[in-house]
Amino acid sequence: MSTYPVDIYERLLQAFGHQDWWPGDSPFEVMVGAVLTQNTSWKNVEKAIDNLRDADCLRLADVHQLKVEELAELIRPAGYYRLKARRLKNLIDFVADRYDGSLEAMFAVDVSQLREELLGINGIGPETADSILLYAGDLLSFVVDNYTARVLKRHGWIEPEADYYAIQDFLASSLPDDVQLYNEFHALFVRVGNSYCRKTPQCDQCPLNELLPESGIVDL
DNA sequence: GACCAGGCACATC
DNA sequence: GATGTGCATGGT
Repeated sequence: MSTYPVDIYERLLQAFGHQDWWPGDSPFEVMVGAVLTQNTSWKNVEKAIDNLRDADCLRLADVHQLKVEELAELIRPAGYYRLKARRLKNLIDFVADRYDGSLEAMFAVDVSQLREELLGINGIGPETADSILLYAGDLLSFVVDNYTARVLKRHGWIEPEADYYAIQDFLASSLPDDVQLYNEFHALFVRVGNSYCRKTPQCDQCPLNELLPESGIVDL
């Protein structure tokens, strides 16, 4: 296979330009968004974050004060709102207890250690942990989401059975250790996923066409 | 009205 | 270890 991740990256960047991710004004807001967007469109997450902003609850200490039921009502537009209220609480309690509420202190910890700690929180899985590390903490951790998997599998660049870590390894092992590149690349996967590589693919206009092997598109 | 969206935990076999 | 299911709102 002659197509390497860096080729995909360059093609997407050329086609779509810089995505300027993550949409969020502070590391805390980014972290909240990472939980709220689990299996949920960003539009709905924005409504929930707007509610939090209107309620002056976009700082860790403020949300820490809220009862889980109050938090749930504020984030209701994001869906799974009772579940996500608990998950957010779990995350915030962790930062409060272990790092005295300081995200700065938390993100100063070794990446792989912090990643394990985050994964120990109920409600924080691989993608949410990596999103927090990369987009809130500026730490080197590649975010793999459904779009990433779909794009790579559909083009036959990875095997259909590849799990989260297989995909992460495939990308990270051939890319430079560059936080900004990781940031941009994941955003570009989401961009091409939203525009072309949907569940029912619309390949005719897709900028990744030119990178296709002769075999073409794999049915998923 | 069906289908989908920037997952994760838990039950069951 | 693999597979199935609950969680929920809002846009197309």
